Amino acid sequence: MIIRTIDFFDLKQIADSGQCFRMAPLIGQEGDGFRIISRGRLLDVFQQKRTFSFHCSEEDMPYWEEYFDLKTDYGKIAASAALEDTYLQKAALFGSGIRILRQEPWEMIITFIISQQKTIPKIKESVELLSRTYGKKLSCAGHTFYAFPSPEELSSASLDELLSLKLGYRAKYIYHICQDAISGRLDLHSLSSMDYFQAMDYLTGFYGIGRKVADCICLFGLHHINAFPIDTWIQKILLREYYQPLYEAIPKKHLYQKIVRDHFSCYEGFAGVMQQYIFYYERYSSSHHSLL
DNA sequence: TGCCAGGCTTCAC
DNA sequence: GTGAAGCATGGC
Repeated sequence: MIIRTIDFFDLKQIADSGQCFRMAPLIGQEGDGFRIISRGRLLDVFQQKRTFSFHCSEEDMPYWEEYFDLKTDYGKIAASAALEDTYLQKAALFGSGIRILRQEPWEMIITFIISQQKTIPKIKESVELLSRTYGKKLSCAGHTFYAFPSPEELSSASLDELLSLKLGYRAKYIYHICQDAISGRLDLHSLSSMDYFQAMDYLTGFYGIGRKVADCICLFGLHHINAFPIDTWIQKILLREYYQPLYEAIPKKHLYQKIVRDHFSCYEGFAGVMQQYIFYYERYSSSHHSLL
């Protein structure tokens, strides 16, 4: 077990920020604990204020430091919220323990294709079911768990099998992109070497991936933290907090991107972190108690 | 029952 | 190019 003191790092905030669907709370332990599955690894980690206990070996620790992006100064990012933007100030303070995880691109592609028109609890269910059905069964320190299925493993699923997993109209998207991954039309290796704009062009060329899903893949899977996904929650925030009469003339299709340009381009290079702050703050505020 | 959910594709105009 | 309809499934 490895003990570390880390600032601007809060497991529960990250778990509730909607970027990761394989963080499960561990009950009956001291502090906030979570079990995390990533790239075929399992980690139990506990938090008491600024103190963290990572249940892993020394040689595995660099992987998790990278995964949690612990070398980036999120205090500096949270403090960079514009003074006149009182809403963002509140959101950044409230969610200052959020970090942008470095998750596997393939897992993010499938996960965020699934995410469309689903609630976060239902996304978690689908990801877990896909992993149990097609992923490798592994064990670590006496715990068995299922890795997220590789392109090869997931491509063994027929369209009918995917439909039986309650994926609805997303099943054909997943089936299609698995075939693309096997054929080489989707090249995950070259995707990882693209910059943000190249990756957006590339990803939106695939069936079932639009702008919002591509932005989520860029932000959470490729660590292009300038990406600013605009979903229904963000749209609601933008209209309520940042709308100006001059926007009346903007076509609806480009309205939200325009508002983001006007109010968030000053955070060039890390706007996606600001996006996470307001997303988390909005969802927490609207639930008042627990995040579903 | 009707509406919405971390949207996307298709199809009129 | 823009906007609306249709899409699966489940929860409130």
